[in-house]
Amino acid sequence: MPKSFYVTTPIFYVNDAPHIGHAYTEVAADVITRWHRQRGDSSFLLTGTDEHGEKVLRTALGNNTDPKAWTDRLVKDSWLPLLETIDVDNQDFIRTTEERHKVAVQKFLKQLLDAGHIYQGSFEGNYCVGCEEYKNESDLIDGSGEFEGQRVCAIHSKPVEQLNENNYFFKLSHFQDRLLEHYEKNPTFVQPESARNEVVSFVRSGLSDLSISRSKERFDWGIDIPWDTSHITYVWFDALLNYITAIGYGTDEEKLHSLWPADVQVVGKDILRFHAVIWPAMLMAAGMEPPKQVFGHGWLLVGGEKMSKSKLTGIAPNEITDVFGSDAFRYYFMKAIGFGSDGSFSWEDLSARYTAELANGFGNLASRTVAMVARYFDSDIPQANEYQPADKQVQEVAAQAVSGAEAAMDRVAIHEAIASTWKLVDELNNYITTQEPWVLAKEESTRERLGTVLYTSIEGLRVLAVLLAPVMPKACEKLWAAIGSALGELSNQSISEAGVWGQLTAGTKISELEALFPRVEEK
RNA sequence: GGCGGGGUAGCUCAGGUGGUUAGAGCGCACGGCUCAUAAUCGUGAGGUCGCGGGUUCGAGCCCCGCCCCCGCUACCA
Repeated sequence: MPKSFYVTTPIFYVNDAPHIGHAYTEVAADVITRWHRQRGDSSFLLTGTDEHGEKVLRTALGNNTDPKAWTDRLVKDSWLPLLETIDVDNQDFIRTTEERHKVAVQKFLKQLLDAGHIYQGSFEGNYCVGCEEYKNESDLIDGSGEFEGQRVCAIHSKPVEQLNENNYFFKLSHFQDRLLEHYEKNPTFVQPESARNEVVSFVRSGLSDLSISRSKERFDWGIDIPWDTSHITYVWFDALLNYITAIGYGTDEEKLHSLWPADVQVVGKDILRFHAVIWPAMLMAAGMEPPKQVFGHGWLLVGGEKMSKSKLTGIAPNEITDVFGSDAFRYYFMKAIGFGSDGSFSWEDLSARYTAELANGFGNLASRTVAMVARYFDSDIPQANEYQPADKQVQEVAAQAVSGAEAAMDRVAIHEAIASTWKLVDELNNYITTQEPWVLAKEESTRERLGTVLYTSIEGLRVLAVLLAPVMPKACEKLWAAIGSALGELSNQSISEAGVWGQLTAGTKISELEALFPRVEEK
């Protein structure tokens, strides 16, 4: 079984409703996965939900329900619908509460225990009784009044207690050197470069062992430690394992090897450390390969600030898709933001790009081309005759658009891939204006030339439909249905071959095309 | 404080190893065209490249100092 290109998203913590930040991650991973599939490889996208942990438990109880019912409802009402909203084509969806996950996590834990990577120790932390949880040093502030001189919980302003808990620890510290060596030997393991720097400097500063269990005395919403059922597994340890429990770890070695190691694990930069430090160390401990790449994308900024619910800048994805559609959502976030950088979102920018680039650029190009073939050739794809320099230039730009996009995607530079493709959109609009097919149509003597010009234009559209399919699947399917269905399914058109000129056959009927990106009236 | 990223046209951003008049898209102004979603094409205006020094024949790119913004500095997920 040949290895598939395996892409993952983080599994989303189900405490909240999805916002465009979650959707952004999903779309990026989906575009990467679809791209590799369109290129002719087999590819696999995994996403899912992270459902254990104290916060989920507490939220559920706060809503007068139990955690299972609570997460069931959120998954069904919020998270699965999100994938529909933004048109994500995932091959699997894992929930950490599923039996297949629990069983595999326990197997993994046992494997690490047997290999000597887990030991029992005591965890000492600053426990806030008010919050009912351990606090980081950074969550504490200097006390005042009766607590002058003490460190207190920032929320409750009361001193925290030093509590000891007997926990199981993962010997993370033992992997410090191997991790550094791995970063050294695999410069693109963590991307972008800035993320890599942070990770390397973090590991260089020294790693402590990781407490990977929690006593049930505190809460019990999690996966039992297999050899000690008075403890459950620390949520992150459980969550990270989804990337292999979903694909057969412990149950289906063949499937596991057909996918692992993952090719790209897309994560937000806030959870980079878990994925670029703890996760590979866990895998090393189990004798498995780390993923080939962990890519940390940036924040979406609204009004110059990181989006947040409390500041009312959290935007639900369907607020955007209801107006502009899923393709525009996908296009906008992939094109307007350098993948890996932070990016500012604004309705004005979205609207402007939709109008200028999608409606007036790509959409109108498709309209004018299809309309002229219909009008001047009764919807038969015309014969191309002798190619002139202008026609050859279109062919060249098309080939460059393909190779440029492929090179960019190999670096996971999604925005550059789209920019490379867009050169063909601009070239074609320019070409049509310059060649003036409407003038050629007036004289019978220039009819052959007219055919060549329109053939060239529609072939260009064919290339665009293939190249843009991973980003805008719906619009490209529509376009393909109008101009390319005689060549077979759009999904079978390989990106690598897309730049080969002359695939559409003269005489083939094309069909009507509704506006791909209808104008959105000003609100 | 330490480490990392960034401060370039009104806006969003490009600008390998320093080299002719600093670029793109959008927006704006003017002109052309009419196939098309009042779409398209062309031309133009617009910048002391955060501030101050320095190296160099020559610096947005190198060095020093300073100012501002952002991220990381671990076990809430």
